[in-house]
This record gives sequence, structure tokens and C-alpha cells, in this order.
Amino acid sequence: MCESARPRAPRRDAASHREALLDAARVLLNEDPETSLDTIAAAAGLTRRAVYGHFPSRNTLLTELAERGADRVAGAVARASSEDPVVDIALLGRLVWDEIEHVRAMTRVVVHGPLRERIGPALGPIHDRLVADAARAAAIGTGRADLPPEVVARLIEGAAFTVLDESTRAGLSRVEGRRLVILAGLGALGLSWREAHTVLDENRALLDEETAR
Amino acid sequence: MCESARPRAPRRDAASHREALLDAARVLLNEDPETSLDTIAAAAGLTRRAVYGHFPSRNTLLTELAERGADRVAGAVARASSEDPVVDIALLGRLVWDEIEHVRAMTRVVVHGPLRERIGPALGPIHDRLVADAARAAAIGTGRADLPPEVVARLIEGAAFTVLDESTRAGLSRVEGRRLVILAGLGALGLSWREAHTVLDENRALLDEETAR
DNA sequence: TTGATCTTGCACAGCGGTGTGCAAGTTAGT
DNA sequence: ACTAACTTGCACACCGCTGTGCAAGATCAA
Repeated sequence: MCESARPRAPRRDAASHREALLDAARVLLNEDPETSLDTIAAAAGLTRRAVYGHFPSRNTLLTELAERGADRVAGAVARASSEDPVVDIALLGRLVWDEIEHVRAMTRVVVHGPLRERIGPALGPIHDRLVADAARAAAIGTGRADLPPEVVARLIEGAAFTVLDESTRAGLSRVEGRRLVILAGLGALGLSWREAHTVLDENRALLDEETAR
Repeated sequence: MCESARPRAPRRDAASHREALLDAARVLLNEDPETSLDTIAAAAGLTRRAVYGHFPSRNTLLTELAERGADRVAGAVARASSEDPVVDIALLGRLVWDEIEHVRAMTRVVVHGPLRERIGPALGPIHDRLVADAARAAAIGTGRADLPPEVVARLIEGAAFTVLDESTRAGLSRVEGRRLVILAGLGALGLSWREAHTVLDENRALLDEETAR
């Protein structure tokens, strides 16, 4: 009744080693997107040879890592939203920030290679929501109306990544980074810095430690 | 009188081939910062083997390319300035935009490798000027005062690179890109999108075809 | 025309990476 | 304690890249 053909369940540490590999890959790929399997395996406390016991190829590992990151971010983003497009954009910035490491590792991997098709769909919704928010904000008169919403969305995404880079360079804390990514995003949307702070003041939950529901 | 010890001047095409190599490298490195010598030589109409007749190593080629780009940008930037810090930032965006290909190739190369020390000094002045402008703009009340000038400068630089990427992705024309890079930079400085357009309207020269003096 | 200069095509060594095979060891389920 | 599952360390083949040597050819200056 239990296993069909396998006489024995897989060893318990197999799963944990697998996780260790994915963890190590995520951390190391944040620094160098072309880190070798040797380095990753060593960081996970294993040998390069042992990796092939869990993943048939290097690319398989990277793909799974990227897919997990995409799922994680997509999940967090789907769980929260706001009626006000400006607040929603701030919220998106905050949520993505909370997943920086995953986002960074993911994008670093996705850039090189034909993974765009597999990851795109998971990340597409975020972009779509940004475009919609930008359009609505422009219609209301709070967001910029001088550029197509598509371009505004790209500017906001770019601002977020700039903060991501700046955070590793300057060693920003999570709290500082969270504030900065929101301010930068709203600036790209066309708000003045005073207006951006007004949004923050009226929506204190954006900076709360716990993720808003 | 003429040559000191050399019985013959170098062949005329040697210099042109050398330029062709640097040109090809600049173009190709804009797409892939790790393009092989083989690819670069082929694009220049030469063989990989011939490259070593001009440059002792791959790294030498990249270094010279980066140094040239840095000099070019630094020269353009040193030739123009404005009293108004906000206008000056817009001007910097415009000047850098005019040298995109060089800037991109340069940064792509500089990221990997210990060239930062050799290139930094040439590019440092731009960053310094951005920091100073950000500080002055904040003091006047036109620029954002909620972040240290150093961070504001990074945001502006990041916005510029975002536009650079967006331009290749969306195939922006030079004119469109020039306008976009200025708007994005002023947004990062904390201006609202309406204020940014006011700056543009009052300084039409920023969008002129010829470089301002 | 002459001859140095530059290019080419080949071959070779070296480096670092991936992916595999296999025998021996270790670990954790039953 | 037994045994399958997992790890290790070695070996190897393969790939793409850099850098070098050398002989033969093309090209341009004098």
C-alpha cells in the first residue's frame, strides 16, 4: 500500500541538501550570475559531483531557482492591493523589496538564457498592474501624463532595480531600502518628493514591518 | 631628420584596422559584455590571430576602449555647464545620452575586472557634479531634501541607465531618448513631472540638436 | 621593384567550466 | 543490523576561450 515500486523512501537529508543547494545558489548568484557549480556546491557543504545527484544539469538548478523566485514574488503581490493607484504602486515597491534576494537572483539568471518564456508569465502580472496603475494615476491627475503608461512602468521598474543595486553597494538596511524603493518609484511616476512623502504619511502601513494583507 | 631608427613607417592600414577593432568591440560589447575575441575580430573584418598584432591581450583592448569612452564623456561634460543646478542635471543627462554607446560599452566592461581604478577618475567628475547639483538644488528648495545628495546622485544615474536600457529595448530615437533621459533624471531629483516640463520649456536649448556650449 | 609590415591559417598548450562513470565510503530509514 | 540512498574522490571526455609559434601570403611605403 505504501510505495508502488520503490522499496525505500528517499533519505531525509536529500531534501535538505537540495534546499541548501538552492539557497547557496540564490546567495551566490546575487553577486556573480555566472558562479560555477563548484562554488555553489562548496557553499552548500557538498561537492560538485553531488549536485548531479539532485539536478541533472546546471541549467535545471537555475531554472528551478528562478521559478521559485517568480512564484514567491507573484504570490506576495497577488495577496495585497490598493484601490488608489499611487498607493498601489508604493505597495508593489514595498512587496518586491521584501523579496529582493529572490528577485535579484532570478533576474540575474533570467537575463542570460532562454528562460524568459518560463519566467515571464509569473512576473508579467506585476508589470501589467504597474501599467494599469500608471494609466489610472495619469487619468486621476496624480501621475504623469506626459509618457505612455508602458514607459512609465519601465521607469518605475528601473527605479526599483537601481535601489536594489544601491542597497547592496551602500549596505542599506531593510527599513531604509523599503522607504527608498517607494520614494524612487513614486518619483518615476511623476510625483514631487513632497507629494511622495504625503502618500507615505497618509499610508503608514506601507512602512510597517508586517506585510499588509 | 625623419625616423630615428625605423627604416620604414608602419603601414597605413594598421591604424585603420586598429580603429575597426575598437569600433567593433564597442558595438558588440553593448549587446554582450563577454563577447569573444573571435567575434570581435570577425566583425572588424579580421581574424582573431590578427588582433594580437595590435593588442597584446584581450584585456588591453578592453582597457583602451574603456579609457577612450571615459575621456570622450568627460570631455563633453567638461565643455558645458549651467549655474542652475536643476538645469545642470538636465544638461548632464543630455550630454551622457549623446554618448550612450560609449558609456554603455564602457560600463559593461568596467563591471567585470579591476578596471575601476583606471576608469573611476575619468568618470568621477560627473558623479561629483551630480552630488554637488543635488545638494544645491536641495538647498534652493527645488530638489529633494529627504535623501543625502550622494543617494540622490545614484538615483539619477540609475534613472539614466534605465532609459539607456529602455531605449535599446523599445528602439527609441535619439530625440525621444534625449527627452526621456532628462525627464527621468529630474524625476529622480524630486521634481514633479509638471515641474520637469517647466524646466524643459524654459531651457529649449536642452533639446537642441547641437550640443550646447 | 623591393622589402618591411601586416594578415592568415594552422597547430599547440593551457585554463576553467560542464557532464559522466565507477568504486568506496557514509548516513539514515526499516 | 541491514540495505538502499546518498556522498565522495578520482578518473575522463568535451567544449570554448585565450595566448603563442611559425611559415606563407597579401599589402603598402619607399
